[in-house]
Amino acid sequence: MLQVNFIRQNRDLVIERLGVKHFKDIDLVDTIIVQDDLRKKIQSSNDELLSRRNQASKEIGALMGKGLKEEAEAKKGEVASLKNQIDINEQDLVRIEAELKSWLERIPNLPSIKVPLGKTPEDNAVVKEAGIKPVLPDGSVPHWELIRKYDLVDFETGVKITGSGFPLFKGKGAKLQRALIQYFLDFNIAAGYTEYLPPYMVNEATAYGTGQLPDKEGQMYYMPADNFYMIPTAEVPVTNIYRDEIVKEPDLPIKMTAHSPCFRREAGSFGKDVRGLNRVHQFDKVELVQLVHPDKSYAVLDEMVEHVEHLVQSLGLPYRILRLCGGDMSFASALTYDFEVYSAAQEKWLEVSSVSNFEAFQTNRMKIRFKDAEGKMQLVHSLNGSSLALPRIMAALLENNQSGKGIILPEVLHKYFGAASIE
RNA sequence: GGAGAGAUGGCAGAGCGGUCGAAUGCGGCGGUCUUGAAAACCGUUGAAGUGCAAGCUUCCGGGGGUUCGAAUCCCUCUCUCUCCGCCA
Repeated sequence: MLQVNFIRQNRDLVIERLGVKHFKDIDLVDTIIVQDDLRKKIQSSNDELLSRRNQASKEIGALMGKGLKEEAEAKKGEVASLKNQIDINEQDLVRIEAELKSWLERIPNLPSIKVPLGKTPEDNAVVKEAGIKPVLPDGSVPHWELIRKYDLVDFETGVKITGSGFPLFKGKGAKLQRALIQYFLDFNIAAGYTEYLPPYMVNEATAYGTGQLPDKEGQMYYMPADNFYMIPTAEVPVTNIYRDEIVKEPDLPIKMTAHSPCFRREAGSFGKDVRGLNRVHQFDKVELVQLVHPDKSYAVLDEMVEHVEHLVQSLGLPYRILRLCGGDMSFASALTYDFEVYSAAQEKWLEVSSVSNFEAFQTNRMKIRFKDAEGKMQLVHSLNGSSLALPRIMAALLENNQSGKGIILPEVLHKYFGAASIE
């Protein structure tokens, strides 16, 4: 959520930047400013009345103390008439503030100046492409066939137990998942991130904090009996660890990592894109979250991109890094880099990570602040990134490394997997 | 699931319906002392809105009520803790 004062002071810039995100309801910006003016006006006139009421009440107390009953009664009448106006003002204020908030919540974060113009994924800027696309041997097949061949995932039984999109990992498939999780976590911990293992269900306030609510509740699984949501990513519980907290400036940056399953309803996707592990309702992911000083967030974004890049490189997968265009970015992000790995048998790029700077958009909702050197309260900036999403990494590893002698695993996984290949 | 207790500032913990944004302790910050540190002592130390500022207003888990006036009384919701039951 943007701050009203920021919108007020930067009206033209806000409108221009929202255009980059193809935000339709531009009039909302001025509506918000007008509403905030109204809020201030009523607020200050009401404060005036409250002040008079408080004063009169004190006087009544004093009169009563002296036993001057009649004068006290006269004062009471005075207060009663103030009260009427106060009641009206307060009802107005409640309404006005609620409207203001709901409008503010509809304004997406402003895209950074580095965001490319454009509407669709085709407009994303490829900032880097690296690694060598493997030349696959004859008879190479996509990962869903390799999965069957080596008995790594039992999709049919997943359907039987739960439904489509809930893969049942099995044998070496399950072990490879575990190996990847371990490896990713260790890699992140070595870079100074603190490991967390968060709850997989969150309450409303938490889902609101990272921007899943309101509006995106349809993307999450919901447990009505307890009013909990299944997390779509560890970002949600982990970023909320510091909700409503004032952190100490020297404690920044706060670097956190967590593995969790992720649950996504992803309504309405069918067809070849959802074959195998490309798109599922439940998958595992290791996530990075940082809370940083506002002056540092773009340097930290670069650092996180580099960190994820090293991780992808260490797996020997061909990859590319995209800077998302205004139309393809998420609501809350100011700048996002996506990582895609090339899955050679499908001949497709698969998104395996998304690294974003949210600036103060999330922390304004969550009120995560610090007191700066001058003693002024400031919002910290939040960032997050995947490192990495598991099923698609597995798909690419299987497809790219298939050979007559089985799936040859990258070196870094050997000690975690306990073998150099899947045969 | 049953029974009880509680929710106050960074933490701990007081708080007759008015003088309470809130005692006290710890912690934090500044200072005195010291070669330096510790100890001791002195001072200071919540957030939000509004305003150039002085100031004014709001906030003692959330919501509602009583009252001229509520941290304090009433209702309600949520959460936490303790005991019992059940359970990985």
